[in-house]
Parts: sequence; structure tokens; C-alpha cells
Amino acid sequence: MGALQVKQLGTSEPRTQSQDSRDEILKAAMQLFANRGFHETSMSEVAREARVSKALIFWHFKTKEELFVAVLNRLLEPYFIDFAEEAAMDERAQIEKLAESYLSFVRDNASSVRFFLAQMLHDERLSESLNDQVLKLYSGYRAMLVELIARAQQKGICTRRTAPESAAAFLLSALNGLLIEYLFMGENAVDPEGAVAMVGEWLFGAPPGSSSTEGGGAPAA
Amino acid sequence: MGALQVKQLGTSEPRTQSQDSRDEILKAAMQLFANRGFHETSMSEVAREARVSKALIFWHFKTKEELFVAVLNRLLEPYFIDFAEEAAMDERAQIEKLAESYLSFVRDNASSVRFFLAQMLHDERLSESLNDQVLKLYSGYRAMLVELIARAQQKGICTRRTAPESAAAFLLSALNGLLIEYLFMGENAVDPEGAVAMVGEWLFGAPPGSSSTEGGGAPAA
DNA sequence: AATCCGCCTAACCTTTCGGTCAATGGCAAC
DNA sequence: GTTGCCATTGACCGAAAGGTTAGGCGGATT
Repeated sequence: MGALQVKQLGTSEPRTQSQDSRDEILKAAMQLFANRGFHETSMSEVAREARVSKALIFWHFKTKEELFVAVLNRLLEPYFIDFAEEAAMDERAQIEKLAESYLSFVRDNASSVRFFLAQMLHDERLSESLNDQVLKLYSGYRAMLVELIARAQQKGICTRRTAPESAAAFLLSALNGLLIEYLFMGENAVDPEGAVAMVGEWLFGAPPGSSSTEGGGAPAA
Repeated sequence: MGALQVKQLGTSEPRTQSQDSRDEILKAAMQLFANRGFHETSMSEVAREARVSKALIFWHFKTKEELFVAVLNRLLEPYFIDFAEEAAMDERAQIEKLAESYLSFVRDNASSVRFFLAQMLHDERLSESLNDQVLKLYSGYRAMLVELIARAQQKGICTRRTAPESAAAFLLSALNGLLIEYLFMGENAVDPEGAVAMVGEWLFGAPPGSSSTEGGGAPAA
């Protein structure tokens, strides 16, 4: 969970003027691209927002597209989630934690998730590399799930007999569905804990501490 | 499932020249908007594609945005699915059929689904009405699911005790997840039947054909 | 025959786009 | 002090955007 933060600007390092202005430009472009998209954002706007001349942007970045991919890469930085396998937990807890961090990540990065999704949906040639990178992250996540489920089945913890690949795919689909529900309906319409509890029940049967009194998994209105 | 088709142009009806050209323009604009998006499509392109002068477009539609919403409405036509409740089926079959038609609809209209999704994600002010209409369809679908699940629970067919609203929400999320998986990974990566079967099992327990009597939904290890 | 009107176009207008260029001020090296 | 490089700028460019205008053509009305 460590790598969830955006890289902080090292204010102590000796930064050149150039680096400073470059950073300012990237920051402005990031905001504008994310809120309006690529084609709807003009270089003049970026220049104004960054309080810099338009020519300077073209000094730092040869073309508008080069600026765009620089922004993409910067936006992607926080996406490399550190899924430290906490060996202490059993598989069920690990899987639920994985699902939880997926959802909380989406919650915390909603605007850029939205941006990436829109970008990938609609501007294919501009963001092939983005597509690749996201796909990589995605399949890594899926592989983790598959392995966890397989292990749980071997241990006999998981009662569901579905093939691990199918189960993982279904689980991921459910998570993605929550993602888009969240993006459209907003925070209040989604109940992450309830959803996580549901997939848990789906895979493993009754809730973990069902004999005692605990509030998890209660149906919401 | 009758209303899934796009309205055919009635070639037999007496159409005026005006209607013809208007139609040609809409057709061209539809294609271009869907493939490239609003801002990336120019009126000159539309004119060229429709083999018509640019001025004629502005004679039919006051502005570019007016053309756009006309296209939106035309694209939305096939979205009004006719969910004729086939009273002969039991609730499980009805729910599975609902899920199936959701997925096959997405498969058949992939390009416009993609377009709408991108549009809603990224250009909020341009497509408020689109947002509303889609939301309406969506909540209609959800309401149907809720009712079906509630009835199944009353009848005792559905073993799952979750509140119908929560179950329907989760089911819809899973479907939406499949939707985006389909949009990104393509046809071969998604297994609609498998997914439908899974939600069926999730709600009702064992597959319908396996045994006439299914006892507890979540078998213990 | 003259007129009117619906449909359509070529040419034009204004604005803004991505991008270039010559010219600057600051600053370190010689 | 001059040279030379880095960072930066305002002015400028051709192209293309969305949109307008004046007018042509053809068929119905008078």
C-alpha cells in the first residue's frame, strides 16, 4: 500500500529554472487534460494556466502529443500499487483486502481513473501505450487473484468449485462494475463493504465471523 | 426482444428531398461522431462524408451541437429494449434471460455503447440529456431485477437472503463489469453464458438442470 | 409570365488552432 | 568584456475550425 502516493516534488533538491517551469507546465496540462480531454484543451490554455508563454511549452515538448504522453506517464505513477502479500492473512482475507484496495484506489483517484477510461475508450491511437500499461496492471491483478483462489481451493477454504480463472474473471468484472457505477452514480450510491462481503460469501460461503455479532455484509437499502 | 432493431428507412414512403439529405447528413455524422467523438469531428468532414455542402448542414441544424443531439437521439433509438415478461418462465429463467439480453445487446451495439460511455465520461455538459436518458433506462432495468428477485425470494426459489436491492445492484455491477471487459478485451475474452450461469448459481444455488431439488444455497465445506 | 419558396452551394468571414522564429535577458566560462 | 549557452518571450504563420451570406436552381402558386 506504500506506492499509492504521487511523487512529491523534492523541494530540497537543487532544481534548475527549466525543471521548475517544466513542472508547472505539466501540472497545468495534467489538470486541463484530465478535466477536458486532449482535443478540447489548447496549448494556449495550458500556457495561460501555467503562467508561461506558449512558445516555452514547445521548447520543453516538441509537440502537443509529446506533452500529452508526459502527462499520461505522470498520471500513471500512483497506479503502481504495492500489493504486499501479507503472509499472516489467510486467503479469504487476502482476497477481500485485494478487492478493498482496488475499490479504495478508485475512490481516491476517481478523476484520473475517469480520465483514463474515457481516453482509452475513445482515442485509441493516441493512447496505445496507456492501453498497454493499464492492461499490464490489470492482468497482474488478475493473476494474483487466480493464484489466491486456486490456493484457497486447494486448502479447502473455498467451497466454490468454479475454475480459478473463471472465478477471478467474474470477481474482477464485479469490481469493474462497481467502478463504473461509482464513476456515474457517485460515492453515495456504492457500498464497497457490502460488495466485498458479497464476493466473499460467494466464494467462501458464510461470513468469516458469522457466529459472533459483527456488522459486515449487512444489506443496505 | 422485438425493439432491438434500428428503425429502417422506409424507402417506399414518399420522402421529400429535404428528408433525404437530412438523413444522409445524420448517417454520416453518426458514423463520424461515433468513431472519433464530438470535438474531433469537423462539420466539413461530415459534409464531405454525406456528399453535401457544409452550408446545407447548417440549414438543417442550427449549430454543430444541435446536429450532435440529433445524432444522440437517433443512436438511442435501438436502446429501448422490449423486455416482454414472458409469463411462462419462472423467475430464475426470467432473470437469466434479462442478463443475457443485456449482454447480447452490448455485443450487438458495441460501437455505440462505447461511444455513449466515452461521451458520458468525458463531456459532461454536452450530454446531460444523454446522461438522463441512459440513467432512466438503467434504473428501469434495475427495478425489474429488484422485483424479480423479490418475487423469487417470496416463492422460496431464491436461496440467497440478501436484500433484493443489494442483490440487484451487485448483479448489475457484474454485468457492467462484463460490459467494460468486453469493450476493452474484445469478444473472445468474455464468456457471457458462463457469467450468466454464475450469477444464476449465486442467486439460486445449483444449475437449473442438475437436480430438481436444491437445498441450501451455500454448501458448507 | 412572374413570383415565391424550399433546397442547395461557392465563397467568404472570424477566430483559434498547433507550431515557428528572431530576438531577448541572465549567467557562467574564458 | 566578450563569448556562448540556457531559458524565455512576443509576434507571427498557414491551416482549419464553426458559422454566415448572397445567390442559383427548380417546381408549385398566382
